[in-house]
Amino acid sequence: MASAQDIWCQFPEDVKLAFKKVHKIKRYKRGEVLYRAGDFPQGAYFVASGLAGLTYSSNSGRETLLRLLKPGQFLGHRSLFAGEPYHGSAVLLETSEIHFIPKEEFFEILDRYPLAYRPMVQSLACELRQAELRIASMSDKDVTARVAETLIYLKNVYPEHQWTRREIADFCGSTTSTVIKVLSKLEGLEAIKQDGRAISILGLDTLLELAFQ
Amino acid sequence: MASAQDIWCQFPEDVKLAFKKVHKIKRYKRGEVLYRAGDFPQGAYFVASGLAGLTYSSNSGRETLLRLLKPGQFLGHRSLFAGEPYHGSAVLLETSEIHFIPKEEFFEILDRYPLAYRPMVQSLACELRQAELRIASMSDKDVTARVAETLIYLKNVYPEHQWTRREIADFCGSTTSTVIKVLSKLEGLEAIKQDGRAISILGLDTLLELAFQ
DNA sequence: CGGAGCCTTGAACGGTTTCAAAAGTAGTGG
DNA sequence: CCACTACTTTTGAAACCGTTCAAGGCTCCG
Repeated sequence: MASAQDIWCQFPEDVKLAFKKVHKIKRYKRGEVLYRAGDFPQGAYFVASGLAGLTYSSNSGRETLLRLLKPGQFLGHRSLFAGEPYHGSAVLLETSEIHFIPKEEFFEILDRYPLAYRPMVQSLACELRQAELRIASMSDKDVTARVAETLIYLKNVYPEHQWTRREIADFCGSTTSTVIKVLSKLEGLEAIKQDGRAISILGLDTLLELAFQ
Repeated sequence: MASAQDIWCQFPEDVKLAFKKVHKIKRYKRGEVLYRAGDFPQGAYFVASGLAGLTYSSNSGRETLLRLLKPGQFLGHRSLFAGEPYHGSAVLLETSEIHFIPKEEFFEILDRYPLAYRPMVQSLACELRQAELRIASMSDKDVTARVAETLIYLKNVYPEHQWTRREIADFCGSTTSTVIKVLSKLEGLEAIKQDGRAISILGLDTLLELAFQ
């Protein structure tokens, strides 16, 4: 799983300027919601700081963490491009600064600066690879491998975040209970160390071994 | 799961013409391979007729059907846009006519006709939704629901194709044996009818009920 | 200091896979 | 047209892995 792109720093200066002219800046706290599955997109969101997550909650009530958005990434652009309602809800996982670009201005900027397409499309393409490889992981790997893989990924995306057992479970398609059991097994293997709620990686090599067999 | 877009028919005439000028046409039979995971993309493929599949085979040997490409869809464009090697292999599931567009010409056309971006990006965006919702399905639904969902989807994508139990299993993250057992259960519920290898849907409502609970 | 949300544990349960072996079917080429 | 080969379908029993459930303790934040 390669880390996602920082789109912003790939934009030419004039594109950055154009976005800066039209975006609305707002701060959110953990747990707040940007939009909900089923809503029709009114614009695109850009994570300036903090951490956001795209989640899907099924009929049976199970939550799945579909995607993580760190600073420099867009959110809600998929629905805009597809011309569809949101398929998941956007939730803040950390205190964050979010920029909102109304959809008219969003497309207007893309039309005016076709160069702006590239980083946007590139990130969509990366996200598609990540999603498809996760499908393969889910049908192929046992929980231990999935938790190991997830730990590596999550720590890489946002090392400062205190990842909860629930978030890990929601990301790798398991349950809080099971993740807790796997974590203590990983601690036994000296691959990680748990300090209260904090999890630190001791043996990346061991984790990689477990994750990718 | 909405059906994917036919990109071709969304292109303006001049774009179609530009593609026609540079593509190389070739016919393939079932089982032949367009490219393999890890290869670096040399261009984009376009399915003119037939059916292709993007597959991933894990270290343990399990195959996963990541994506299905029917006439009117591009293939290999994701890697081009992302600037990455292929994450899966492209295999023909039916006798097919495939057009190949070398990457230089591909990007040159996009630069010349920025309008050509839209359908391309739209399809990427749809594929991302489909992939992410499959992640949620896999962690949430039991095999019966996944097989039901898969039957509906596959029959919708390419009704003429004789979907094998293995293809169904590879798509929904299960095994041939299990799919066979589920299919006979579905036949008992009069949701489908099996005639040798052929599978026909009798009760779409029953299937939908099972798939989406 | 109260309360919501997070962490933890063990035992029992249950859904899928695994395995192996046999029969069926499509496609190939002599 | 037949024989051969490779692939697909089918079945049941046993094993296994992960979830479920419930109850209790913890911790962070307002």
